[in-house]
Amino acid sequence: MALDKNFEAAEAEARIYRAWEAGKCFAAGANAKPDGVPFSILIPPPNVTGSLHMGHAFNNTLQDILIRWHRMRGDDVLWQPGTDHAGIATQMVTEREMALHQEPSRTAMGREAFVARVWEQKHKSRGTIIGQLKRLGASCDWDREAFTMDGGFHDAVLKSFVDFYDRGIIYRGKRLVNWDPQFETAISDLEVENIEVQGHMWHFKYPLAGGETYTYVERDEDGHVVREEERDYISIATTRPETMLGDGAVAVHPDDVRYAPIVGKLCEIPVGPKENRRLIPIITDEYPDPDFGSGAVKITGAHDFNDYGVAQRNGIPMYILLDTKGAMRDDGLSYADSAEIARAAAAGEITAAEVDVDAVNLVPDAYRGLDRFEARKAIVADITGEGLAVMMPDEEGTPQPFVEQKPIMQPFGDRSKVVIEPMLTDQWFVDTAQIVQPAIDAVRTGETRILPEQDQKVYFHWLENIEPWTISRQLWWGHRIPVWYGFDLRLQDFVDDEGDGTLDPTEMLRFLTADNLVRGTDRHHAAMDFDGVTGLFADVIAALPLPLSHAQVVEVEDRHTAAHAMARSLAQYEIDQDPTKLVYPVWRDADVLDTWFSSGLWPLGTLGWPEDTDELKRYFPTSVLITGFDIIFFWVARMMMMQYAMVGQRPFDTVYVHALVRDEKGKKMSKSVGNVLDPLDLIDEYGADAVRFTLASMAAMGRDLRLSKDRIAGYRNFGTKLWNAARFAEMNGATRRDVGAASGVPEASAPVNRWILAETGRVREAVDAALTAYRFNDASSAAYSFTWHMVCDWYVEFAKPLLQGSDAALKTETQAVMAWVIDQCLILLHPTMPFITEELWGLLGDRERMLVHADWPGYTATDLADAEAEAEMSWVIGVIEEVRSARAQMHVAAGLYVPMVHTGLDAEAAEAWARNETLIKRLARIESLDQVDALPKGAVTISARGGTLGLPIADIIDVSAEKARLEKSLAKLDKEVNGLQRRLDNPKFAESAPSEVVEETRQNLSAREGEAARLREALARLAEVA
RNA sequence: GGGCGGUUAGCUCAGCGGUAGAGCACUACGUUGACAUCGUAGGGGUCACUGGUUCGAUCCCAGUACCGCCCACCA
Repeated sequence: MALDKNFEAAEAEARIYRAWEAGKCFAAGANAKPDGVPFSILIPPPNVTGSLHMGHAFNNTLQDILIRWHRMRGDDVLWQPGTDHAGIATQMVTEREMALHQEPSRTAMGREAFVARVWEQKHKSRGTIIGQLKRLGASCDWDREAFTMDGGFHDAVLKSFVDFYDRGIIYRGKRLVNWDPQFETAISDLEVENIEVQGHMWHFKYPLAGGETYTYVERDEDGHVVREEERDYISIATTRPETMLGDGAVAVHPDDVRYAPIVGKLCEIPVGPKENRRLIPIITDEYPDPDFGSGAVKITGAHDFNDYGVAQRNGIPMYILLDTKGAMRDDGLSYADSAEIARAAAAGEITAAEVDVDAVNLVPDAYRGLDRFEARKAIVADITGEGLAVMMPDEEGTPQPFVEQKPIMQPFGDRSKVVIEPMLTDQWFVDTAQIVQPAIDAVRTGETRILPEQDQKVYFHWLENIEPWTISRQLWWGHRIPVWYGFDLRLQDFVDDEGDGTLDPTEMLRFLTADNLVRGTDRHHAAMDFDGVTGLFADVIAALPLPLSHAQVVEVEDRHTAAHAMARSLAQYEIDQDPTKLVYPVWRDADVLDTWFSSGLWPLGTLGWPEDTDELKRYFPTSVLITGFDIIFFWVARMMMMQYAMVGQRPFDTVYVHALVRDEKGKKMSKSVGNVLDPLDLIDEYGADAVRFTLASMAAMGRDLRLSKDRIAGYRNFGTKLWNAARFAEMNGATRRDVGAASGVPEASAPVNRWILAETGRVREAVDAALTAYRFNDASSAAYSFTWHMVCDWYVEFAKPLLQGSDAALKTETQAVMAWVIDQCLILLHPTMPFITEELWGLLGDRERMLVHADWPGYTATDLADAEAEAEMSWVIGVIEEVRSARAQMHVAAGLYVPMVHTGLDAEAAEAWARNETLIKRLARIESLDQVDALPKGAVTISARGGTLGLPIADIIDVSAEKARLEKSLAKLDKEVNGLQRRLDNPKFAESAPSEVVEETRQNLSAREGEAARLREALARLAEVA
């Protein structure tokens, strides 16, 4: 059997992966020794409809390296795979797909049908990313593949939600939240990207009520009056004129003397129907900065986060102006009626809380329905037209409306890329402050370790300043909030006040509780189960007076439908007095949970919680989480908080945070820029091993990596190199594995063989040390340079004469050692390059087990150390390198064998020569070695420990070239000697430096001086020739 | 406005209190019975700048410059 010349990655990878799967090689606990300790990693679940990008490739390569390494070490390994339902992203993808195929729109098909359609989409695309992970070589336990919407996972989500609610950690309320007008849903702070854009700041006059005036005085720092005038207005700066209609007040700083005369007075919002403009109070608050703008701030509580705070503090009413799409509202009450309510609120006739913000609509007819940006233009034009813009003289002195061009930070949705609106809506929140502390403490005490350590700071900073987490989303795809509502009929008359079928009773909330959960017939789907819902309200019904206590619970779409159903049912009862026909309509909360709420439960949920499964007992807490820095807040911090909150345990021992994969110019890869490298394309072109090895070799902690194809090609070449070394071994019968001690390490007597064993021991330890410290780049580079520069460059070359020589015993020994060394390369490289190593493992012998389950070696560098052989081989290598270097510079024909002479070698050098003569002769192209009294004139000098060697080839070389060569070396040496000498001459050095450093420096100096002396002798000899 | 990171060979990056390293690129030579996806030899760096600590600084400290990232409610 002879190996092909190259490894055919495309063909072999698929075949090998199938063999691993067929052998159940990745199953949890596979290859675990009886005493194997658990080692578990949870995959960061990719979006189920996603496809593999470079970040995934990087992330999963690192995980697979650790997993394969631990599996070979005999640990009880679990790599838990799965995908995320990715609420917004998946809903978006599906809708796009539906539009593409001219299917009915989401709203046209209705919620139930749409959710079914998304499931269909999920089933269609799920295989994509899983297949791609397999192509990368990921050795997950695929039989355990999880999905964040699976029944079991859903349980974990429900249990957590209800638990949190019962503990007062989850609450519902009308709050100002970030609203995405594109997806028409609330989003959390983290999903907002603040981007600097060129904005405008307009300055408008808010006239004082009743034409009142005051003296406006402005002073400079020294108190000198720089401006003094009578004004009948207060000047306001705003970047958002369209929100003026919702102003509830104008605020100034309490210390701002400019406005002191008018505090408490009313001013008029300069927009809307002239005959019916709203008056708002001028109030004081600490928020306005007197040095910014005019120092006066309009307060629009419903559309600005700062203003929201001011409004709350001061009881200022808030008015919602925009609809869910970000257009000016066109619903609710008329402007006139709304303005009347607002007037009452401003006058203190009603409190801010009494204003029905959903009904009051302060958008004048002229602007109703306009998009927010259109409305802005129209309002600016109208105010300016009316002469209420603050004017500033331009360069020529002509007054112009004062509009500042200035960069402003504007919030954008991270997925929709549209401008986010602060909106006052009913949402569900997690009061994260209540559960954050254990997550902070865990990292502080080291119970969970975050690597690299600098990322801990980022983690702490965010957690220590954590804000409530908005967890409800107005989407259809996701875990629907397990809450049902019904009317509290105990508190209200069932009168249809409006006569239009709408009731206005207080709603009563009912939650799926832990009790309800077990009450359902099918525990896994209790939340969806109508019987479960009936159960939820059983006590409500029972408590109602006859005949209502006979009512049947029916679940309806929403509150509005429920009101109609209730009214109809009651009307019917008036007619037929039949209590069995009475219904009690209930409706479910329409919102779903933030995707990160469920992925926050990924550790527990994938392991079977809330059931007390074996997996949970064995693999939780998990060993390490490998994830990108970009989701520390989104995911890592929340997992920490949620696992602690639910089970009081850390989810991970270690969190390894990796950086971003960028393009070769250092730019972030993005589809719009078009600089995306698709890992699948790269795998096609170079093979998965090369891609993996590249990523691992660049995975220095804490720094972004720039990926270039050149680098990948280089590591593809490395694979070829390894392949050919193995091919050489196979061609030379170096496949024997029958010579060796019980440890499996072969016995060796030849120095070259003893030496390579020692080197192997060293690299084994280096690789383990690097992986233990998550230094993937160090691990790969250690294995790389050992394989290429130690084994291929030297050992294989040394072995050639031995394998082809006549010493049968030496040949056998070398075959065995080489077979073993190549095996060690395969083993050490397998975690990073699983395919090619597995292929070679199979081709190089009949094995009991595949490489994926081979034993990771346990020998240490000390076990295999051999000072004698190592010193000897370093002499041999030194001589060969010297000869090669001299030959190359003297332009001696590469293939030409030349004689060598020496003037006497010390015992050590003589023995080294004697034992390795054939090796040196072959590698240095030396014909013979003879002792001479003195090196011949013009000989090329070879400096070596323990003697002077020379190549008497004056006739074939250029003497002046040799002179130049020697002088150059000498100059370099002299520089070193000087440096060392200077250091030793400094008395403080000897005093302060550790003795071993001083000693080392002394030895170094004498060695260098010896070399220099030899070179000077050689130069002298050359001078004789010339 | 806060915080963090970076600045080392032409390029991409390791390293780190005690002779500056790798890969790629470059130059010269080479079809040596594993490998031209290769081999051998070689060129190339005042380790951003300025101070400080130290016997000794690319490495530690402070500051400066430039680059990048994260967080942040100045209308």
